[in-house]
Amino acid sequence: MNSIVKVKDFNLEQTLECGQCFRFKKYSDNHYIVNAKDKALEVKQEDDNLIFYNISKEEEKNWIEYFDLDRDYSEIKDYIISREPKMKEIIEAGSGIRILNQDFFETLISFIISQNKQIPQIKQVINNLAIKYGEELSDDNYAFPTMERLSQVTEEEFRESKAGFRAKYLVDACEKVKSGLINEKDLLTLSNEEILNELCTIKGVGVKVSNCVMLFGLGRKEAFPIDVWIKRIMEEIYFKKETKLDIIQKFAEEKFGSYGGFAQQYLFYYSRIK
DNA sequence: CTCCAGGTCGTTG
DNA sequence: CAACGACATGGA
Repeated sequence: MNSIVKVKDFNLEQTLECGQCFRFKKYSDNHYIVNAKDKALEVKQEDDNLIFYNISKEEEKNWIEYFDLDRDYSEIKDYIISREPKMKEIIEAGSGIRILNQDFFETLISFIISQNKQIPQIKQVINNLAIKYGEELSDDNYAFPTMERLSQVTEEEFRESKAGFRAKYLVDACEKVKSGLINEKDLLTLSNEEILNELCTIKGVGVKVSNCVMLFGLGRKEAFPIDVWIKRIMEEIYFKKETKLDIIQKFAEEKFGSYGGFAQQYLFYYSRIK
């Protein structure tokens, strides 16, 4: 059964293509297969209607949560612009972006892979893993592998999936999650700074990857990951010169506060399309 | 051929 | 503690 949801402040293409997730296929404009929650969901947007194909009423709830559709983004945008008028143009460019509520383990693995790679190649490696170790959901669509399965994958095998030098990092991440040393439930009880410290104990996980995991996989919408794009655009708009990461981080914290993650994603999208 | 990519690590000064 | 090269792989 199909489900139609009224949306505003939402654009499917912007939300999927803004670099926060890697597992989707495009059919045509605003018509996609989204691979998440062990499902391959066909979804299409027509104006302010978002259509989920072949799902139950129960599943509809989960997808609304996944796409963060219950949150009032008008208020978020107004707040950010009131704090920083320069953000108006940037937000308008990606005004339909929403921050997806993604799986913790999947974001951890995905953003370890993301380092020093371009987005199409990140997608490729993740897809290699899904094909090899994930459950087949439908024709040519594979679920993200379970933590149990990935824990059995060797460094050599990760290299065969083209993870390159990140292979040993992936082994370490899986090992720490499998053993319970890194545990989503426990992390959720911690402060952002404490989560950062915990995640950084994983080899190949630094400040940037940790912040991505916090923002996309642990619901910490105030996290503000700073990558080369964010650094560049922040320097261009606010600093007019080379600026150290901790200075930018502090600035973002003071300006955007609990809305840091949203601001970050508008900035990221803007800096990539212009 | 060279250079670089949603970074992080290990080594130098 | 700041700076810098290494790291796999693939595309420009």
